[in-house]
Amino acid sequence: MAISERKKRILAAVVEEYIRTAEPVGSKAIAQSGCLSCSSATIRSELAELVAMGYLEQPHTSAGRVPTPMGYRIYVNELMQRQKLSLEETEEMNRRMNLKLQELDATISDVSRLASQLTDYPALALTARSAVTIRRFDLIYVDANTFIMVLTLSSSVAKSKLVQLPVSVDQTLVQRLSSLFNAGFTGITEEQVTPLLIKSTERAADDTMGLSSVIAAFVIETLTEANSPAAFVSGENRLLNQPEFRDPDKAHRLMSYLSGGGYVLPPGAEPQESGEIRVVIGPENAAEELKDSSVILASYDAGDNTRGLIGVVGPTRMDYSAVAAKLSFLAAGLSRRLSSGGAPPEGMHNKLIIKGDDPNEHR
Amino acid sequence: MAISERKKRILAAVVEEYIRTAEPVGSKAIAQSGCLSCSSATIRSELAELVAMGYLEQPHTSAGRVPTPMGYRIYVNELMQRQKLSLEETEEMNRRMNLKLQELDATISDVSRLASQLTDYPALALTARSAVTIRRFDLIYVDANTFIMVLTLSSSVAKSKLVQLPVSVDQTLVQRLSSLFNAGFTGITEEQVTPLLIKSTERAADDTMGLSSVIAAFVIETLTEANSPAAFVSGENRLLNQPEFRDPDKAHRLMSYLSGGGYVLPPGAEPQESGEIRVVIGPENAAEELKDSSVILASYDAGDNTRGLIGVVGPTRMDYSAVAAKLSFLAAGLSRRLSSGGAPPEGMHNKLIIKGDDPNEHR
DNA sequence: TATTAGCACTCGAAAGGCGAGAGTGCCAGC
DNA sequence: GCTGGCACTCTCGCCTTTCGAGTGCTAATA
Repeated sequence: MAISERKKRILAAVVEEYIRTAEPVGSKAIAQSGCLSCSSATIRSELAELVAMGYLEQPHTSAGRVPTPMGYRIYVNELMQRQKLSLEETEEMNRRMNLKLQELDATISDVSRLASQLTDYPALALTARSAVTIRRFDLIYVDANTFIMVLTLSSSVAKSKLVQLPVSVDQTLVQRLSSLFNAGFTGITEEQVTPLLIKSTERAADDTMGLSSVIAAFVIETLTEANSPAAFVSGENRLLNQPEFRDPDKAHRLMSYLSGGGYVLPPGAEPQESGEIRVVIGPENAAEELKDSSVILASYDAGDNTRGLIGVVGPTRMDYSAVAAKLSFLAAGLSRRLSSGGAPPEGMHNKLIIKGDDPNEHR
Repeated sequence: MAISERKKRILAAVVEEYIRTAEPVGSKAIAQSGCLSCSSATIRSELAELVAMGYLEQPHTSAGRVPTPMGYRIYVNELMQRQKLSLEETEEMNRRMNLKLQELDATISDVSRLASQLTDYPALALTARSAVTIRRFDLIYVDANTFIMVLTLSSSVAKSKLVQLPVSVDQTLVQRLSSLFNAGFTGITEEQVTPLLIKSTERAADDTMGLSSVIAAFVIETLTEANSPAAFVSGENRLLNQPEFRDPDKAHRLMSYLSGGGYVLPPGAEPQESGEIRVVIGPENAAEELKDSSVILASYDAGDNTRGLIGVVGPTRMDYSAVAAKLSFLAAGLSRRLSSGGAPPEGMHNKLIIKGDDPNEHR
């Protein structure tokens, strides 16, 4: 049976009222809300049909109605109207973003913290798997026992390590290694760093001390890290604001799942284009722990052709409209700030595009 | 009035029983526990005196006794016996530490996560303020618009940044800057990086584009970061395991305080020597939010003459003895692994001491 | 035929009452 | 000074009652 226009309006009213109050919604409340011009009795019969169709349910015989996941799905797909952010809200968000991201080098943890603060729900940030390679390789000779490795990645980030040796090496070996690695290890993927390649570099450099394999190990480590999808969750404790998580055990279960950081997207739920918003409702989630929670995801352009994902987790009764609006604003702001073209700033200090290890990272 | 030996034993029994059960402790329970050879009536009169002295209190007239902060204080200072860890426990802890710290480069977040996992309480990790300086300064010329800055710190960590310029520079300027900065900016503290110094370097290098100030900004940023005490909290959600935090509001208050990361030690509570354990009980805490929680702190030697601090947060009714034992084991293990002398490993791979930017850091 | 008003009914949540039990303080006897 | 006994107190859990929101149904109405 198709859903009539009036049923849709009633469904939307139920969802919105339930989101607002977290209490089952009665026919009278809908009639009084004024968006429908019919009596509570009419609404009652419509509600009964919506229950039969599976969009609503009753916690018990004499209670109001509550949306089912199916009901939320219809709401999100068809009924929800994109909420507009007020001027104050956009200003506030811009202010916060600028505060956090002024170094033009947003760590994934910053992004998730920001999303959590702005929405007042727990948030997670994920980076997509990408195909970063080494663009340039340098070894700086410091003294007989020390050198510095510097790897410049194709994502325009520099990574470095100080290596202290228990044995002496001479400067020419370091130089030989530097140019050999720069020739052989740039532009290749992690899988292409084979034992064979390492072995041949070792031989070519006349490296009898196994330095090559140490260096190669750092190369692999760096590539692995740069390419693997990182995840970061923050604001788990904001769950406790929600009445559905007043049960400490329930809250604890979800919070420790989130802290574990093993969030997996259900198939097909990944937003494809930058700026797209996806909503995963209750049982649509892959993880058992999320079966009665919803996740709203947005994707943003993190520069260097990689996309990042921000997600917000809440009860199925979450404010989809408001969160989606905030998230898409946030994603747009991040894309603008992070993609290399953006954010024309003032002053020499800002005109430079600086990317590298963030000294603000805690360690 | 001095506390008699018997009173002490009774107090210890109350504290331990209360820690175990989280229920007010009655006279009968103590009598039956067998550690005292007197009747419940005797114990009752002793309990009444302990209440009068302020070491115990009653939630209501006909309930058992609960330790006051003063009672916990006496217990921690005088009565608690250092708990021995079982062989399995030490092995488990060693295993976990090795797992986490195999790269010999423990980030502060790893340390706090470890402490939280091992104790099953929220944990925080702090690094003490230290006096790191730049040991060596390098600029690598990449192309006319790009160079890499590499800062080697006195703590033997290398930090790097890739700088992309909107204008062209020639290689000789980069070299000049490199040697001038290496001469002028090494070995000095953050405060000594004055505008005057920057200005004179700029002039000496014939730097008309203001590169010097950009570079100096990175130097300051790096020094600030390296020297400022970093804090990291993990496992906040474990609070929910504790019966005293079954009230979601209470739990939420403390969790958001902890997530804020603004933990301040009360004066005098900082453990002075590596390995020392300090306990801060309830109202002794500086922050209002912690007034009915306790913090157990241990200090460890993080290498490079800096000390780190790990703390565990729980209700005042926390298992001081067990946590202190675990924490001191953990601190000892960290000291051993992190101070440069330690951990003789096998194989070339491990013989090298590698310090630098951790590619395992999420960003 | 769709809508509305009226009404009896249902069921959960909140409020009140009650007894059980744990624990106390006190007192008299050893 | 310690102990057993005893009356007293207070909370907790359980049960019952009440209250009210909300329903489904039916008959009247546009």
